[in-house]
Amino acid sequence: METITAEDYIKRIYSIERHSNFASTSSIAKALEVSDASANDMMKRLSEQGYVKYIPRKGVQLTKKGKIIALKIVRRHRLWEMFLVKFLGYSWDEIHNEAERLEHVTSESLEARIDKALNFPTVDPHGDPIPTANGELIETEYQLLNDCEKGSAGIISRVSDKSPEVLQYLKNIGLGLQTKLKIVDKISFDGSIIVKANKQIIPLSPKLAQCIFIQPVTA
Amino acid sequence: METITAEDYIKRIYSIERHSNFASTSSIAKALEVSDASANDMMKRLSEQGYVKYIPRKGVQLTKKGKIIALKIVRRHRLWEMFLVKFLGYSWDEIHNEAERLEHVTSESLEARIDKALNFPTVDPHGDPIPTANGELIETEYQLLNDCEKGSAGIISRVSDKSPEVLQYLKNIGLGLQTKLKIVDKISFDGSIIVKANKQIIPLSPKLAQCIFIQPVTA
DNA sequence: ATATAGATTTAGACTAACCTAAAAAATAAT
DNA sequence: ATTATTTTTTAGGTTAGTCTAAATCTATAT
Repeated sequence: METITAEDYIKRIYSIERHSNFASTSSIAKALEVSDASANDMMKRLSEQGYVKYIPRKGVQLTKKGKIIALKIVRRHRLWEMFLVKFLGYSWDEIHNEAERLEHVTSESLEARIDKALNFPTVDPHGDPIPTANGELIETEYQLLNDCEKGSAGIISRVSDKSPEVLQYLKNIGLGLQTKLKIVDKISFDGSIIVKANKQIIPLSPKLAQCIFIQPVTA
Repeated sequence: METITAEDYIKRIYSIERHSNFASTSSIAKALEVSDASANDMMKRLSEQGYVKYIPRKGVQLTKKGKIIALKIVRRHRLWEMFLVKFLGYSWDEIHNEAERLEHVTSESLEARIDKALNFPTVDPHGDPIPTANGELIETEYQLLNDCEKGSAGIISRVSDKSPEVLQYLKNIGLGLQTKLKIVDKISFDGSIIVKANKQIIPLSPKLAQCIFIQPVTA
């Protein structure tokens, strides 16, 4: 049985591994805001318990056992996020921290009931895919808004959930999942992107546009 | 800030105190299934932190600060129980353990939203009163089924949530909150109580009847 | 090739939980 | 009143998690 802390480590290792193959001690430490020494300690513990393969001075990789836990936690996190939005009226910028705690106290039974109550959703309120009950995760590769061409159109299909401020700002300017938009201009000198959505012209900084993923449409 | 463990201790002390003034080390240890030594340790810690008044060789009493925490946790527990029943289709015998974990990871905001979604309930699915947001608890004193007189009638208004088996059994024989019943007989030699409910004659052992609380009605 | 910077690991300590076994105090029984 | 029993406390240990500071290893740059 995993402790809450161990679950958090495993989850972070999973997300680091997705773009860097090995998760280094320091990257884990930084992500979890603990000292390198603490992260190193935990790597030994997780390795003993078979959740990670630990290669000293290199980093760790999740084992099959570790990956199952990671996906379970991610699934519960995203199901909770969806649930908080659909059943309790939360908005997408307020749910991350709540889900961060709830994910660790969710039984199989509760997970299944939430899933059913939501009619088996495939994505969370930020458009992130929800792993299935048997640990499959289907990632759709969307286009970064920055990479969309002038004149093209698309639908907002995923938004980075890294920063609540970004989510709150997008909410305020009326951009959400499924919002249809058209790239009316791209300012070359600063990278800004001007879009048209909800019949409004909205300028977006490159940093903001980097948080938005688009499903292209022809129209 | 309280740890989950400390919250559990505080909650148990609260419930012990309600019928015994002082909570002894051993009663706490037994309730939480830990050794006397562990409970004793925790009493010192909770006392240092101002949650209890610790009188060596006597026991502990919650301070005002401790009582506030206890009622907060009880409130969250009972709100969750209600929520699990109303929104996720759980039955009253399946909710205790889920709520036992959820109660510790519930923010003020989440608590308030659940409360609102349930339209501010005053009792949980077992008929136990839900403390208000500012820590008031209104206990209604019902009559124990065992103490009801032959021929009298009443409504099941509260059921002990101590044992899931009892709750499950009652559910199976069709007895629930708000079920109206009439005491048709009381068997003196073994203390059994024969009731009529839902047009059926149902015999109840004294031990079972002890779990049922009645609001008398004249009819 | 060696010095230096950067990352990683070890050493040693702390806290909150828990435990067992022994000691001390309070209560009950003769 | 003295013994026996029960309850409470202390003493000493364990584990999971955290930390700082020091040591070690790796890689880069001159």
